[in-house]
Amino acid sequence: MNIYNYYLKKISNLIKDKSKDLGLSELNGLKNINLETPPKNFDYDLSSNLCLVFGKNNNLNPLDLANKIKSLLLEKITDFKEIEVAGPGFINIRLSEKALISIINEIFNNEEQFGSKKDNFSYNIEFVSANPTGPMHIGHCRGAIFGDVLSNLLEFNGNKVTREYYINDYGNQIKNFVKSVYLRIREIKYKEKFIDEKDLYPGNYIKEIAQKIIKKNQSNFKSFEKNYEILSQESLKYSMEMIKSDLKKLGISHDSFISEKTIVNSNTVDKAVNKLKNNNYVEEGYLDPPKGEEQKNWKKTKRLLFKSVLFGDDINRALKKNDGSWTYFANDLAYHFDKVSRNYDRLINILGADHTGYIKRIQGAVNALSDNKVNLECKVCQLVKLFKKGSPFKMSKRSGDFITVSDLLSEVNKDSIRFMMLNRSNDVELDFDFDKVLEKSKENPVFYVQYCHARIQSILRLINYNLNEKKVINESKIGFNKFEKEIIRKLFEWPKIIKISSDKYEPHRIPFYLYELSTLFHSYWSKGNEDNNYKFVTNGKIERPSVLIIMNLILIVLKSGMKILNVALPNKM
RNA sequence: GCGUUCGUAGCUCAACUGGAUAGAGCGUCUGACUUCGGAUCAGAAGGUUGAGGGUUCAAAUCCUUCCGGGCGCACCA
Repeated sequence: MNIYNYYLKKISNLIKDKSKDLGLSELNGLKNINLETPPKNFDYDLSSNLCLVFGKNNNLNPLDLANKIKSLLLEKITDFKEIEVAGPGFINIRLSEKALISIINEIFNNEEQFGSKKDNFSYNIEFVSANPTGPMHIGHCRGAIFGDVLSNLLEFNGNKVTREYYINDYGNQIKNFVKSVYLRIREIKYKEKFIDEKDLYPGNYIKEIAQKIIKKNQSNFKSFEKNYEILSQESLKYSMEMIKSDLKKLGISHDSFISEKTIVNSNTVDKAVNKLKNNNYVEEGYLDPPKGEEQKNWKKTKRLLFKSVLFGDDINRALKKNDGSWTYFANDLAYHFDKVSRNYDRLINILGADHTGYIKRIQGAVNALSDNKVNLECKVCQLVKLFKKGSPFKMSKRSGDFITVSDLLSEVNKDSIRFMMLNRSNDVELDFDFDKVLEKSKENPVFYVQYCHARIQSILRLINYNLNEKKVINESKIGFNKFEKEIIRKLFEWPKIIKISSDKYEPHRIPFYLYELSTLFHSYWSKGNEDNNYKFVTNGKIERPSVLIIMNLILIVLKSGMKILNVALPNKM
């Protein structure tokens, strides 16, 4: 239950009913009024700007209006126990304990569902989509976790999510990759020296793939061309196995793998381009040479272009290469045509920072291909910088000249990686500090949140508490103290955090929130060290019911939160 | 040059998407363990939110002009 929405609705309806009495003729501002938790220093549960908004719209003094509304609310909404008018015209509301208890009981009833928006949309989220030419590197890792947690979050809200991986198994990079494998095979079989040309892949993993292929196949591998089909099939297979295995270790598994090659071979490109042609989104035209660096090989030729300018792109984009074959973009466009045809409610792509410039054309393409019915949302994950002992760090180059996910996983566990990768907004660069992530202290947010959970579990063990018992408050009066009230207010915000995170596709708010919640608990707990009245356990028992209530509530939220993040929540540490 | 994104305390970042006295962690300084997990907690200091202008009752947040950093600017993928 989102109490802000709940009470906001009550208040709005009341104001609509009583607008004449209040002297309000202009109710347009209704959508601008909000209800939220007041700033820290105010000992109230709710706060609203409504008098400021309506005061302005109706040319009334907000303070006068606030006083009128105050009496109205107190009279009509029994859940409101006290109201103060503060600052320029905010109203702060304190809920009755009865109301608090009934909200809490509702949370206990909902348990893991507490906070869920109970939506019912179908999503397709494309993420990772790393080229199958080698193992995953650190850059992919952030987007992978982001996409996975966003998926979990949307599922938590009742949606159906397809996690999709687009395999770029077509084109020159793949040819070079397969050629690299071939040359390594020749190296192993015939002691031919592997010449490290610019477009080839030298990494050790290529040797491993070569070994596997040799073992499995009788061919003498004399001819590259004759063996190409089997080579490419096998190389791609091993490459994807590597990637899938890395993803699995990170706790990620995709529901759907779509191959570029299959898209190309199925004529989808022609279909998609025809669709664009019919709607006049395509033209034959010329492109200017690219700005920035000097281009030596630039030839001005007439080419088939997608009019992405119509969708806000800088220039129109080529669909065909000079040799008449389709561009990567044309294939991708076809892939998105396929996506559109699968009728999802919403499409999301998670991209790396280096693909920012690509967004407008592909969004334009989706608009054009869906007759402007489908929007593609693109979320960009900025770079990850690795640090060790405070300075930038380059990891082993065992697998090529990049830092791989397996390297990372050999030093840091999956839970820490996941939490840390999300502990920052996706559009900000992220410093990933090895020392911090391995530390068992407050500096390591994963640990801090896990510790909060372990501590609660430990207390419950101490009193032999039965966690499976149905929780419900039967008392009509509990008498929450100020620490507990603060925690309860924080807990009430959980549905709101979920809402914002999922509406804006910003899952990083969840780790932040969990950390803050943990802080409140640790703080409350420690109060018992200086003041016996605040001790949780006396003589092996918890005597204040409020303490048990708080701990159970925190457990509910920690569990759903960490489940969304897919990070472990140990009972003991 | 164009596009995009970011700029908040000494450092790393939040700020409920326009609200009240801009908050955390680290670092610095001071304090708290004979009993519930001190792997923690309490307190202090630290800010012209890069700069200027504008919109608004209200701006870190929106608009605008600069300044600075990242990323991108192929017929690659």
